[in-house]
Amino acid sequence: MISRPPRPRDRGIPEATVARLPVYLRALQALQDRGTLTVSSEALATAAGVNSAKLRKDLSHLGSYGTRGVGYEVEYLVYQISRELGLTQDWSVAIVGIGNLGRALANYGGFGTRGFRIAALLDADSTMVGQSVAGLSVGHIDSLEEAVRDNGVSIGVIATPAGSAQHVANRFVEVGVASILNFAPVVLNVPEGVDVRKVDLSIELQILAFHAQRRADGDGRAPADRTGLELT
Amino acid sequence: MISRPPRPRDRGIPEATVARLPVYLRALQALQDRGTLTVSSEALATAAGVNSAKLRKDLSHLGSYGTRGVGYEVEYLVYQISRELGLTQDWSVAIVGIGNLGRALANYGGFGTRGFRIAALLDADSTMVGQSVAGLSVGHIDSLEEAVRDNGVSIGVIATPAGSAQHVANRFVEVGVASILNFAPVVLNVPEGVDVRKVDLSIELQILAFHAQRRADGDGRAPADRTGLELT
DNA sequence: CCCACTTTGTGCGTAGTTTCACAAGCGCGT
DNA sequence: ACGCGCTTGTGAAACTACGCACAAAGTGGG
Repeated sequence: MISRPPRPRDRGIPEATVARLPVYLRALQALQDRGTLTVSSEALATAAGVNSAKLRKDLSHLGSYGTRGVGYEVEYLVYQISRELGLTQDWSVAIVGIGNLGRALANYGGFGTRGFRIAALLDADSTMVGQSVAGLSVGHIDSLEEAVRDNGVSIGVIATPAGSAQHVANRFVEVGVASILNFAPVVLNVPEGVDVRKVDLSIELQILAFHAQRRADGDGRAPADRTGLELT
Repeated sequence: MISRPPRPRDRGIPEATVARLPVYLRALQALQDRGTLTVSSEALATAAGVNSAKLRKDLSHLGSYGTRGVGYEVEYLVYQISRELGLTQDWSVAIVGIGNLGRALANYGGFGTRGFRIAALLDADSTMVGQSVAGLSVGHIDSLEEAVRDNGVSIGVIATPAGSAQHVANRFVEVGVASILNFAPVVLNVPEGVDVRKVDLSIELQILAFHAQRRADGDGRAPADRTGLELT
């Protein structure tokens, strides 16, 4: 394992690129459904909402999968991106917290576009346990370890209230789940090597509000505020 | 109030900073609830999950609101960040698409932590119209313009299936809503000046899968795949 | 009043990301 | 076979973000 001469798959795909690959993949699958066989970086970039140079550089990190003068073969590129993202294998997902959001996630078909299988639903509320949601029976959080082991769960989704999220995260880590998607509005503390991604609805709204305010400030129509108190 | 010589509020707050301000704000509010009066950049950074130099640099973009040797006054900093984010005014939000996700959003209390008010729920499905969700009566999508005008809606949330999302976005833009939060798995096309943020559950899962696969590749336990076909 | 200690604000080197612009490669028509 | 036109892949420049490390500025004790 000295060198690695003809290996384009450098193992070092930039994070920013990784975050865009799923977008490209979706655009490609849409093209595939429409029967398109080949696509240029320009066309795909437009469909994905990025500029074509960025798209080409992103794809170049996976290898040289295009044909100059022609473009990319849709099916082949779908396969390559899927493989890079790890979607050629199946991932089992456990959702903890079967409130409104947890239920919405469980029922969200788009998940399993390919590669993801919701394997277990868990909640701490015993009145919830045993209910059927999205065709699965809700289990008690205490059976987490069992559920994870029996189903080979490797991705955990936290859809609990903020107060329980850290606790659930700890449980996930204990039973060996090293990928966590967190919907609770808290910063999770996890050991090195555990990967947490956060989806936070109110943060997104606040970012929108910031830009909206910017826009309004510049315009004539300023919105109510504008106190201007200085309190040095 | 002649010029503005000592105005640190440069108008040029980096996007990366803006995205973190809501996190700081939440950490500060937690401290405030606990009665803390003052906090150091080190402590706040830990609570927010970032490093302290980054925190200080972020805050320095808003102005010089700390005291050397002491730290930041919690209440004052809450106010400053809130103001910067535009949360000292109220924002009205309309949610379109009252499926599982839309309902979850409508019921999500955390939204209105401060500053956001859900003002209208709309759906295209006439069997949905008239139902009461989260204390609001669901209206028909055709009444969007009326709902926006009557409630001063300036932020639109799209929680429809992918197929309808672009259409809804167009309607929002037409009636003057220039901030859109999109949960549908599509790239929206909007005119210049309209701000779209995307929240995409399956993209997040795919990013997790990518890193999980990385981890597994390095480890002894390699997962199934590994075909190694080269097809030059 | 001065000194030791704490903590902010920031200059600066580094790393990562985006964009431009163009050479290299490929297909097709002649 | 050849050349024309199209499209990729990629150096290099420009921009953005990160984090160290330290001077500046404030507190409190003696």
